[in-house]
Amino acid sequence: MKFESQPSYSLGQRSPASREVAAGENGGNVTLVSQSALGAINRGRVLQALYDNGPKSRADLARLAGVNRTTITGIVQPMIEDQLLVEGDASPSDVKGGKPARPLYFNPDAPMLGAVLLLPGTIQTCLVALTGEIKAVAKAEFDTHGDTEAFIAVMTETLTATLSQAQQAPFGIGVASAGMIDSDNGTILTVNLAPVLTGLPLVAILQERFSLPVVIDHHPRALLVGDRWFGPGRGQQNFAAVYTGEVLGGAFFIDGKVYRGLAGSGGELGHSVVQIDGALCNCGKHGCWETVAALPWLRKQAARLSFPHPKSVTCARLVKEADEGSKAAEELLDRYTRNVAFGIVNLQQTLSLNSYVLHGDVAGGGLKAAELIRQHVEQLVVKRPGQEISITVNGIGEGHTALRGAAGLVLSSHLKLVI
Amino acid sequence: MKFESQPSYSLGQRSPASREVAAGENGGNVTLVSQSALGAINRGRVLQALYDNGPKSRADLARLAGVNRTTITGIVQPMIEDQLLVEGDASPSDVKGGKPARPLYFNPDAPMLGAVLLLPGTIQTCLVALTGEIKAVAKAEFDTHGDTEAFIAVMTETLTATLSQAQQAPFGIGVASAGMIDSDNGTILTVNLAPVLTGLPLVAILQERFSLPVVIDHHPRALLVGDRWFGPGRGQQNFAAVYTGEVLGGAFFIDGKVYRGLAGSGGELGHSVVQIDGALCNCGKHGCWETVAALPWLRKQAARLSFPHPKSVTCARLVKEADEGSKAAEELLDRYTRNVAFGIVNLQQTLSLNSYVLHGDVAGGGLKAAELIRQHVEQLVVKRPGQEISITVNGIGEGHTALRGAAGLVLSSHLKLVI
DNA sequence: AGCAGTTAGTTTGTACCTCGCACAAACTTA
DNA sequence: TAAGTTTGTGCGAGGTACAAACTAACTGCT
Repeated sequence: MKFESQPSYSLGQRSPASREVAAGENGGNVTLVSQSALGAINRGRVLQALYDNGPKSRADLARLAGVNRTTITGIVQPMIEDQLLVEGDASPSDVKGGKPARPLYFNPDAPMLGAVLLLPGTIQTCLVALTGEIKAVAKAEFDTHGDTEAFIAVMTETLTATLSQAQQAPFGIGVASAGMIDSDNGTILTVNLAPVLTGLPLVAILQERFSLPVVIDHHPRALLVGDRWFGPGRGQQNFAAVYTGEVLGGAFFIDGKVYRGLAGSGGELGHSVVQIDGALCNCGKHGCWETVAALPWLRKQAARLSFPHPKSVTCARLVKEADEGSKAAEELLDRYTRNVAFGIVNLQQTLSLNSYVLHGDVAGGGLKAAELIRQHVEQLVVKRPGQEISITVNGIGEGHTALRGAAGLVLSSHLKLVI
Repeated sequence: MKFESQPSYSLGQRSPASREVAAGENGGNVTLVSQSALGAINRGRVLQALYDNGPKSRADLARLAGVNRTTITGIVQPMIEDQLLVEGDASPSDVKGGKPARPLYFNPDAPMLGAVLLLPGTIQTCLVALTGEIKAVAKAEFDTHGDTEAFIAVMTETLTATLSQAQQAPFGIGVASAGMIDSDNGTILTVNLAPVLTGLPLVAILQERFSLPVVIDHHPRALLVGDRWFGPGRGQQNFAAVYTGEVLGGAFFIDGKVYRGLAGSGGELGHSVVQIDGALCNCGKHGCWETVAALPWLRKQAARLSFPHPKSVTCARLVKEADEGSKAAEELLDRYTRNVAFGIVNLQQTLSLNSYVLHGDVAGGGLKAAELIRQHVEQLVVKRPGQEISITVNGIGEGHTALRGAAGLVLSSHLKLVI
């Protein structure tokens, strides 16, 4: 029997494969799972289960993961010996009888994670324990239009101040940055509001100075990971984090994995179009979501409606004034949340994730803003029977979620948390 | 040491986990990879590599997959004995010297796959070989507003006519259907243009009559799988299939997997909003993409512009007339393709898949339509440095891609392939 | 107090999978 | 004809998960 080298029934103009070399270790696009890798994978998944569910006994973990108890013992024992995990006191089991379970969780004294949050003009650094605790926070400011060397100096100094407070060498450093990030190459592509960062190969720089694994990703993705780790996204397999403020952005958790396009692209929701030939956007196009759902829009409307101090209007203030009886505030809030809802609707129609965690300005509006947005989304979306859409705000300080998320980025790359 | 049952640093209003029970075998959300599953996974991946790359020798497969040659032998040998794969003649190797390679590929005489394409008013059935060949095509029509029993009778009859021509019992039956599909439960939720199908538990019905595994999914997802299998999506890890016609829809191939939301949701792109408070859509909302990029829009515009026979205007006709020098056709084509581009732009901003395969009406417009859409997308998207966006049309008959895709759906569920 | 019943965690042996090594087979080149 | 190269196949080693059987610890009933 003789095969044609390229089967005749394969049509289509595009050359097969070859274009995208993928991030695989080899050039191929299919990778088999090796036996040895299996151990690392399952080790990672057990840790993931602990992240998702908090302290759990071996037996519970076995049930959660659907494997034999002995398997869990084999996985966790070395980790206990390595002092990564600790065994808690026998907890009063909820079931009657039987030997009480010994819950396992991360050792608070295990090495920590370095985290950096880089926003236009400010640097925040901290240490994050595997238990989620945040320590040794440091802050600094930098000149957004200044000198690269000056920035690197400030960054190094701030980070050193934080890292020096660690008892042991951290597992690594995670950086969350505003702007457009190439997470594959570890460089900042562009940050509109901070030109000094343009093209900065930050991962290489930090790796060299601190001799630790360094990862970088963009701000919304860090929020996503933070949500997933200790926020409303905990244990969820599918949800999105949406950031609103001066700009809009998002990130997705899909089928138990952080979605990351080529070079860490994806989630640039601010410039999806919701109004063909609409208002001019900063990006030069028209009708971007950002032109109707970001703070600049809100403030322009506030000015038009003669609000006092329109430049300091926020969702939080609108909610407060509406609660105090201001009809104008209530109406503007309704329009604002409706405009925000459109972006979520388009996301829902596309990916149907069903669960959205809000950050940034609208999160300041708390439950009321979330509920308004939810109502608008429900009205605007084509629902399936029985489908429920959840909109939550992560009320905890922005910085903390993003910093935890930055730390979480390290973990997922360091520990092969997911296949 | 004593752990708090719910760590204090876990905030957020949403109850952790519990809500979504996920499709996992167990209730848990994390599943470890078991030893035995590993075999199945790797077997599937080897087959995947054959799908992606066509006939390959064991040594090539080993290189592609990054594993030892002996491993491939171990995986492949039982499949050859089962007559699923066959060894081809020693091919003239492209390298000099050495033992000539024996390429492996699917046995054309292996059991085939049953495929059904269900569109409003018509049923198409066929057999698909593992090599992609289509045989025993049968067609029938049914009354879209008729009786359920009558439909089932027609369906059974047509499918029987096709399946009876198979030499051996097929591996299973794959159904691609228009409308909203619950692929988890195997039911058709709604098909606007064919009310007779509403709520039909088609998988259960066919499974009972034919005693074969049956899977169902919606039309765009079948197109996606068809593209991936033998079309422009072959070997790609990330791309989208977009269907335009009376309605708009899409499906995504993300990180080497078909994206499928809860119960097979996702990809309902037609009702994403591109024009806030725009024209009224069939769905009752305003400004859906479908109101500006589907055939009804095109025909209304054609009528407004006094085109002859406006109700039979298609993209193909516009391209033809534009090529023949009609300025009016050229302008309408430009507006049409621009409107189509907006949906792709939003997809690109969201997921950044970079590669789009068009089906349906715009595919009829061929390379010219694809190029116009590509130009509009390029203009409307916020590009990253070095990013390239590919827009292709799958010129092959719609039916064939969808039918192959339907067959592919069976494979991915039956053989744990990750098509 | 004692025993049955139940659950947690461990020990031991088994089955399975991939890998590296060695080797035969088959072809090219000089 | 000999050397070199590549393909494909046994075989043992190493690692992983699983099942069965065991010990530990606690509850509840008699």
